[in-house]
Amino acid sequence: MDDRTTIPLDAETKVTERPDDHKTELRLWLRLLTCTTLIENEVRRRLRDNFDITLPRFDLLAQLERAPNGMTLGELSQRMMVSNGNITGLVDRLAGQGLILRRPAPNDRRVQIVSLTAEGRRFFRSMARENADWIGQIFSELSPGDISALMSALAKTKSSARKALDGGARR
Amino acid sequence: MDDRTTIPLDAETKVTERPDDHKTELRLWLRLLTCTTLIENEVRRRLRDNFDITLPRFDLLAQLERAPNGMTLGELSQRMMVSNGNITGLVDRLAGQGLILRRPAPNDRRVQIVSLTAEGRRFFRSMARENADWIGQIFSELSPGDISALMSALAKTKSSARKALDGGARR
DNA sequence: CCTATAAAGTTTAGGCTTAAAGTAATATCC
DNA sequence: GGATATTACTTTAAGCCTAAACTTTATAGG
Repeated sequence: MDDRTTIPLDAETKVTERPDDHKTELRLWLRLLTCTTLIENEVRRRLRDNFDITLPRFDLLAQLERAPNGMTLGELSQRMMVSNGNITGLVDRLAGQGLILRRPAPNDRRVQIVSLTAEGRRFFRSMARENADWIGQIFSELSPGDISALMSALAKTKSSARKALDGGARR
Repeated sequence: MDDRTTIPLDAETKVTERPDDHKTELRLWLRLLTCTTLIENEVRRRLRDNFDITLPRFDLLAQLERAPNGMTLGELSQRMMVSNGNITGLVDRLAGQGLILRRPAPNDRRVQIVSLTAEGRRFFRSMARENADWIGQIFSELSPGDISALMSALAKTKSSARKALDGGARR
């Protein structure tokens, strides 16, 4: 399964590790990514098969469901961690489906406010219920202790990552 | 921050929770996804700014670096958890850049084998070194104990998810 | 006021990604 | 050996996503 022993080694490709090769962190990152992708692909597939909708659209509806007064495109962009231009297209398509409504803000003519239509809310709720069941299945072998351990470890990771982002990059 | 109390409730939208609403699992999934996306976006940005390359291309090169004899497109597709058609395009572009080589398999004329060129290997290694440093930074506030806890929790999650996938869906 | 700057969205060009349909080669079964 | 099925990969159409350039509107400073 591991090809390491078959790699021919010469003087240049040294086996001796660098003092800080961050090997465990790399393995952790890989595992985190694999795990997330695995689940994400499955959620995507079920949304498509059962509701004929994409994950980004579902996510956008989920954001709106928690904002009774609607949200601006900019807020959506921030919360969903995607670009402004991306939101423009998503909102276009969802509005075309009649699931959301887009209206200008009263005070600022640059701003657009989007909110769920009655149909959008109904549709989202039926999806959300099934989605919760799928997620429950996927995590079903984790004990409550496992879950809370994972929660706090991820919280720590998030804060560590944010600190590295703010400090390390020129922003 | 939580708008729950402002939503008007009638007899139909009950507040009393369903016996199995999987609320904690949902929160866990959300946190997992947020955390991964945060890191992934940062890695993407740094790869672009520093090496003018995309994450999918970097990932493909990483797969090839571990396979001294090259890999078939099908193997790449499986390992990277993306579709076949996706790999076709990625390989086209990377071959166009001169970073990988694509040759027909000797025994089976359906099969294409791709492998790193010397330039591809050199380029990948220089990127990989910096990438490891970034990942190290990002996880730098986690203790060794945190890391191993996260590793094992993710392993458990992965196995739980796989079981739910194989069983729950018709596959 | 009026100019400069910033902010909210949109557009554009290009890459990533998928599902589904298609092509060519191989394997299987009688 | 010839029909059938499977496998490996490619193509196509459509959606997702980004960075960068752009338009329109609002805000600040003089």
